[in-house]
Amino acid sequence: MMELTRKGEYAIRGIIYLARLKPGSVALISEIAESTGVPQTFLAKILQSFAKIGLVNSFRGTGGGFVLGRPPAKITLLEVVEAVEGPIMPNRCMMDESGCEFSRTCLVHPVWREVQSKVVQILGSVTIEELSKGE
Amino acid sequence: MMELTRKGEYAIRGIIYLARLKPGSVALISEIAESTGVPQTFLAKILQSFAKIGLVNSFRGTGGGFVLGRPPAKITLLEVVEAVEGPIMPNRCMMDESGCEFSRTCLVHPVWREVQSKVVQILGSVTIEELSKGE
DNA sequence: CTATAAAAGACAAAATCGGTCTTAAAGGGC
DNA sequence: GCCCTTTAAGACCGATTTTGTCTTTTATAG
Repeated sequence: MMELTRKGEYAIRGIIYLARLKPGSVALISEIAESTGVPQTFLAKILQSFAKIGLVNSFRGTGGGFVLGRPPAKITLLEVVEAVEGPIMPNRCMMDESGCEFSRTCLVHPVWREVQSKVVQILGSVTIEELSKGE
Repeated sequence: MMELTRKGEYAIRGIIYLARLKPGSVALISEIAESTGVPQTFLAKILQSFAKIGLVNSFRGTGGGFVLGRPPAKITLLEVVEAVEGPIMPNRCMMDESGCEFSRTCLVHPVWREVQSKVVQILGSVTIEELSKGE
């Protein structure tokens, strides 16, 4: 239960790779894919979606490629994970109050809320900079 | 991300229903399914799997049905969830050390461990008895 | 204008989810 | 021993999600 998908795994690898780039340099998708062992076209999709939300910047044409959209110290693991997997949401009916007719009386509800907030807290307190420090 | 499936949702509803039974009484699968709003044959599968691991007891034939296998105070939400959804495992490579070649150097690993242990702690500290108290 | 590189979108195999249906087996009442 | 009830087991199945691939387009540098 609660498993990260490949997409999430790949996204993290890709972002960490970008965080380790020498300042000022740009990475080709082919280069990132090969280094991280991720299927190139799949990773391209992921990074394209990141470009849309400003998590990375991309440049086309000769000399193009990807760079982080912000300093890695300003990107949390939570952001990356939620960008690909959607919000941390252990129970469906937590999203819309209207969705679950039991939400007021259901005693399981507060437990899921606690799980959600703990996970958000943990992932939100880890920056990509920290994750990119090791070799 | 991290969503409980229907199966997990249904399992919890079923177990809570059983916990609310008058002591000594037995519930038919048809009765549980109707009261909880769960497809009967699907719920039957879930409770059958619970019977195998002793979480519930089942009796066939006239007067048969389901009862909890232990007092509800001795059953945790964690047990129920893991019984249907598998172990709390945010990252695949956490299961077998051999599975992930990066497990020693990967800095993301300890974060997932922390998430896992927090979730286990939260769900493990909630009993079915507590959850069945409300109306 | 050409070579390069990302963007966009259609397509699809495989796995998982969310069940159904049928047949078997066990137990109670007569 | 023979029904009737009720769970057990397993085959099956459609929809959705996952995990990609392939092709075409667009932007850019030189």
